[in-house]
Amino acid sequence: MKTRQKKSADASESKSKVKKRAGENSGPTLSKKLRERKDGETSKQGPHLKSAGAHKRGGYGSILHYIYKSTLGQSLHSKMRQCLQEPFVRSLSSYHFHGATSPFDRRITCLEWHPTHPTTLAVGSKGGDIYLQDFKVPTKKTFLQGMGVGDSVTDMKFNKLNPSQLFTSSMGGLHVCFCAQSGAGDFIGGMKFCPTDLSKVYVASGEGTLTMQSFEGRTPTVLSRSQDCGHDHHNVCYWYCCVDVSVSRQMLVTGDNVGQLVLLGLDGQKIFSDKLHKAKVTHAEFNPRCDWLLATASVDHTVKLWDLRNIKDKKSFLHEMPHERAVNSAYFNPLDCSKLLTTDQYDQIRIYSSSDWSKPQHIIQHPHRQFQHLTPIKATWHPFYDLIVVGRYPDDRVCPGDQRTIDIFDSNTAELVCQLQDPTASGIKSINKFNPMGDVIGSGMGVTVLVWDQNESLISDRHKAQEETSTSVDSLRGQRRRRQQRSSRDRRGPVVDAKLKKKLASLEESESKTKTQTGCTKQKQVQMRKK
DNA sequence: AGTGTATGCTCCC
DNA sequence: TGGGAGCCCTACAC
Repeated sequence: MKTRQKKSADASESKSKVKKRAGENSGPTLSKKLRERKDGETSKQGPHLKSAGAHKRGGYGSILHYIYKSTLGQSLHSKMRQCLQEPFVRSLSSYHFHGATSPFDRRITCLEWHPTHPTTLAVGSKGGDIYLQDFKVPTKKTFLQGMGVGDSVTDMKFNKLNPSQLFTSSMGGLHVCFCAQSGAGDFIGGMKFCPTDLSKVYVASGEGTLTMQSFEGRTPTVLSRSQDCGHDHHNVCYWYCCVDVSVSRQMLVTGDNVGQLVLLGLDGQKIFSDKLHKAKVTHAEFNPRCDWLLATASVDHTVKLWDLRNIKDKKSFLHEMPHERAVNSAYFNPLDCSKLLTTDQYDQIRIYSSSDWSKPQHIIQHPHRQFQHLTPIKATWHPFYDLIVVGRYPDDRVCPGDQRTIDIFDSNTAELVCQLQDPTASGIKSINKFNPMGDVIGSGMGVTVLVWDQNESLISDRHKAQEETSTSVDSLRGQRRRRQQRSSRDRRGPVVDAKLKKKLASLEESESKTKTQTGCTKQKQVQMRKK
């Protein structure tokens, strides 16, 4: 089979090959079923989709036409946007791996871009830690230590009073207290920036709390805490797995590991709580445009839509979307909030549209199966184009010969339009999100945060990258030492990919070498650079 | 290079 | 509806 060939192509896979593979995937592997569905939809969707197709030929030319029409007072934003999507997709082929940080000793479980600062992102880890960084300014970083503390050790809160201090000096110092309490999971299940105060985040934690934490050193506020179970080896049997905020509703949603959904006021006051799912609630999200509409995803193989004005019990859902497997996420598209993107735990990415919630508009076959020791893979939207990003976990049963790429699909056609890959970042990228500007992708790969964009940063910013990496490795060492003391089973070290380290080291040695690095990156850099 | 370890999910009783 | 055996098969430290 062609498998072999593809595997050997790995590092130096040429751009044409990438493109070809994109074609392959959207073609034969996606099966006739899909294409038939696509055709059906086109007619259903009418002019909207057709125009997207028509502009493929028009390309840039038609943009001027729409700008002109727009100046005449016609509202044509969506068409203009579609025109711009095509050049954007083309520009994606020149995206490459920009830099990496490994701030944690446990794998990354969630990633959130800062809503207004396009180069700042926050990541949460399996160990309960949160790290805020500006990838352009490596010195701008804040580390929030995972609580891992029970009620009795309230003193530990001082840790958070000065996060920057904590990051540099407290790593080796505060170890003792953590051991006893740190249960198996104080992991960050979900995280959301507080829309009214971007220095804060709402955090759902595996230790059973929903908190509001501050990057400016204020004491975290516990908004909700699950019951202490009093068992020997852990503190809680129930913990929150996700969060979302609605400013207009003045409400938070969270769901727990057994299917309970909780609605809270912003002050933590409980508004509603009931077991709405039969198993873990993996995701809960308010529709930003229609604030009474709530989507929940669950390990019970369903995604459900709820009307918050009329939510009573598990039977009061508006719509149920059964899936073949457990579901990791259900995201409304940020642009008009009329679509829902779901990712299951095996090989389906679905796109539902508000015009008919009863069946998906598209089912994209895509390997991303569940594995116990991997952060669940979730497909996410581009902030304003009809595109989605998702990490691939190759599976020969689904699609033989795959690489561990980051895939970008057109959500209207279900076509794979681009794949990102770099030999120095060889792991599975479970989490991938575009920043709010839509021009950078942040990824979580094991313990490492990766950033992908068009800048030649491993070259021009290599010192920064180097500094960033070594800084985090150092801090991680301190952290690791501390953790080793606190628990022998909770040891894990933060390390960037060995190849990446080597690469950074060699960059340090010789400046002149810069343009000849790694196949994939280089080949992508050859591509034109817009902007 | 080889081993150990890490709070997922499913299925069956 | 709860508990536990069995299985999914990565990424890290030592």
